[in-house]
Amino acid sequence: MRVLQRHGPCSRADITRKLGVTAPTISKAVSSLLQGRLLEEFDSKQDGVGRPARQLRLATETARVIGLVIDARDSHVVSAGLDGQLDQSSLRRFDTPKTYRGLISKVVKAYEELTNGRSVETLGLGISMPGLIDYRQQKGLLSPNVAITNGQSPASDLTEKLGIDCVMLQEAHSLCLAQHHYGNTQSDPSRGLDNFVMLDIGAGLGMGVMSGGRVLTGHSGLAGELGHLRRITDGRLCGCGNRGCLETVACDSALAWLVSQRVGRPIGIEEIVQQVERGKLDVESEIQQVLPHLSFAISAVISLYNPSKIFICGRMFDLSDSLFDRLIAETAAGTLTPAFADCEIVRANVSKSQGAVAGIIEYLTDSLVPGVDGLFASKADVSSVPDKPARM
Amino acid sequence: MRVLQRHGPCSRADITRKLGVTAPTISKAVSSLLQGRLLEEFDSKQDGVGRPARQLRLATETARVIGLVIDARDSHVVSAGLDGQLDQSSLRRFDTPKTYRGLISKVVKAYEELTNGRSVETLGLGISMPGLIDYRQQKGLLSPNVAITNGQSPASDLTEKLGIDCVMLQEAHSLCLAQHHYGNTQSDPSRGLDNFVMLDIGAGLGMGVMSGGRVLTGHSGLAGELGHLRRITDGRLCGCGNRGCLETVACDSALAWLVSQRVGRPIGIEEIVQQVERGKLDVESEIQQVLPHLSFAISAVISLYNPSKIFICGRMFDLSDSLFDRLIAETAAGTLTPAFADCEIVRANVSKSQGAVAGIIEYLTDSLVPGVDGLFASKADVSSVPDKPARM
DNA sequence: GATCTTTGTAAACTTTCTTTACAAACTCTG
DNA sequence: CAGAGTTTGTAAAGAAAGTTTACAAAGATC
Repeated sequence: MRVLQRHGPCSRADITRKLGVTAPTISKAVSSLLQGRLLEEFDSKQDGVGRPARQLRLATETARVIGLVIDARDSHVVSAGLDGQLDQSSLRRFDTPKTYRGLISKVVKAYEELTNGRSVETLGLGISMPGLIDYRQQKGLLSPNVAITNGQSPASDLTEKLGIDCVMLQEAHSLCLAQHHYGNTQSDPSRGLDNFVMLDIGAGLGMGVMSGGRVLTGHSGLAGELGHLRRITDGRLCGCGNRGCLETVACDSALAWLVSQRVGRPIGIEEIVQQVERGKLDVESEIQQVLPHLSFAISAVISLYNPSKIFICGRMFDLSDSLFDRLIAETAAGTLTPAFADCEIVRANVSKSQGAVAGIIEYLTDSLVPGVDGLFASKADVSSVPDKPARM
Repeated sequence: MRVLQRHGPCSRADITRKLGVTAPTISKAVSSLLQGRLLEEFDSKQDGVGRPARQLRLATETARVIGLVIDARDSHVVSAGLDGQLDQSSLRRFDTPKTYRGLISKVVKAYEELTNGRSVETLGLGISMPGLIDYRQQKGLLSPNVAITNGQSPASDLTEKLGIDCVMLQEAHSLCLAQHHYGNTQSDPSRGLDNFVMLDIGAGLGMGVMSGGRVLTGHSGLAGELGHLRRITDGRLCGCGNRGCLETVACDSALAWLVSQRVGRPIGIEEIVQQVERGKLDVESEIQQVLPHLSFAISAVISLYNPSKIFICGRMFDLSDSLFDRLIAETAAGTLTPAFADCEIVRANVSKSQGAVAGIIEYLTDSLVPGVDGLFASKADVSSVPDKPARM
């Protein structure tokens, strides 16, 4: 599965070469995965000497998964193959309901729309949502922007209603997984990177950390809350209840807030980008306020996680071509040199939908391997094994 | 091995119960470990019905390891059993030499002193040293306080000279490992904790992060450099070359520096503690300067790593009984609530020597398991396996 | 001293992967 | 266009590692 995820469709013989295990073993594993509808065979006439290979790929015709993205304003549901390829025609977008029950029933309805017509099996649903999520209890804890999920567990509720596996991911973590699996172009070596950081500087300052091939979750899944580092003494009130969090000064919304203050009316980042593109607005002074904070954030990330790459999601870089380079230059100046030299900083190009889908696929794949429990596998632990009756 | 590390000496039958694998399997594994001098048998008359068990423990009579701690002023070498128990009588302390060659030859001499007399086998040597260490290249990168190791690899050099396995660890990482293996008292449940952070606020602000049972290293081993977050605009010059790093304002030395400024002469933390104990000095005003920065540091750690426990090493808490509690109270006020509630903050009680020893033992133990490579095992990676010739 | 309980090991069986062997399916070439 | 050459995929036998079963060893209990 991992080989196919990373290298795309290939034959049994290709997997044998990549993995270093022998052909009969692969053959048996593949046949059970074919039976489990996780893989499918297809023909492709590619010339070459010898017997032509039967190509294998992650199931897209015989099985699918669904991604659910919950956001402040609207949410959406989209179907995808196990290769993570989204089917844009299946996209169902709706305003995020005002109640949790409303949300669940909306999702159930959308799910039925997507699946009823089709005969393919749906294997699971991945959920990307903002805020703090307790992974141990699988429960939303605190989400300033989507308060209806606080204390709720959409994953378990949907598992019950839909009868399929559902997993819940913090949105930045989901982006992180998406980058890991589907990042950049087919040939980009960054796919499968083991130490990188995903920064989402959109509505807030979200971060996902891939460290040693695993998403960093911490004890309960609350790790990576870069946005809630205290930055400004007695600054603006943050959704978390404290004041002056980095999130209040170093993201798209922080920029938008500053601009709103000046123009005297609420204005979103989208509108700002459009106005600036048309030359109707100049936000240089606000950028100069936000940039140092953003640079601090990146600098902190480099010192703390020593990633080989940082991916940044943010609309504000569409304001000017040079903005991204300015940010990097400013970061370089105040960052631990060896760690900065180790790190490449680029813009991200994955979506939360891909993340939600990547989450459920990762879950399904992990659950194939006995001993690896849960979405973000943790090292097998001696003390976690309860005393078993002796067998002698 | 892991069971013995975590639960202390026990019989084969005990391991069978703890691990859930059957007795013959354990029996075979143990006999090969006995042969490899990693375990040893001993008798202990504990009554109870049935045949008495032959107790097993990590080798201390038949094999030993050595820990080397390199510090700014002095360094030391100490011998220990594979259970991590240090032999204080074997401690050899010396001033850290002014040259790298001097250091190596000092260590070689001390090693020979420790081993020549004894007949037991020495299995390896662990090194704890400050500064930035590149784990991929196994090389010291930048150590403001022990500049002689910059660009050098004591681990490979000592491996060559001594003919035994040597590993190099950043000192905070070593403390982290020590806490993991030997933390607190025998019965303390924190031993074997999987998500915790070790903060060393002594000479600098060092941090080791245990996440999911592994030490967080990042891409090259430079992760966890909390001390080099920029904190003060145009602050004091830090050893890393930048200005106003957190390390310059939030550790024992920062406090000592502030006091030195006031009293008009250089004064170290040791002397300060002594003077304060005797009532000859009052450093409340300096504490008030340092505390908010320290509180920021802990707050950041909680938000970023979501540990279940934070261990703090620092001499300054000996200044007053209430200082530690004040720090925690101040931290509580400005930290993400759910993550703070998740986290217990305590003082550490492990030493760098234990860390160095824990490092080499971890290395030796890991190298028993095929497929796990290196000190801080990273997830097996598909793409890291080079294409092998097909075997069909 | 016979019985009971627990420990540790030997022998046979099971599972899983590997090695070996071979049939299938295509290209290449004389 | 038939045979040689290549590569693919699977079947069958062999090796490694664990499990089940059986049993001897060593002491406590009655």
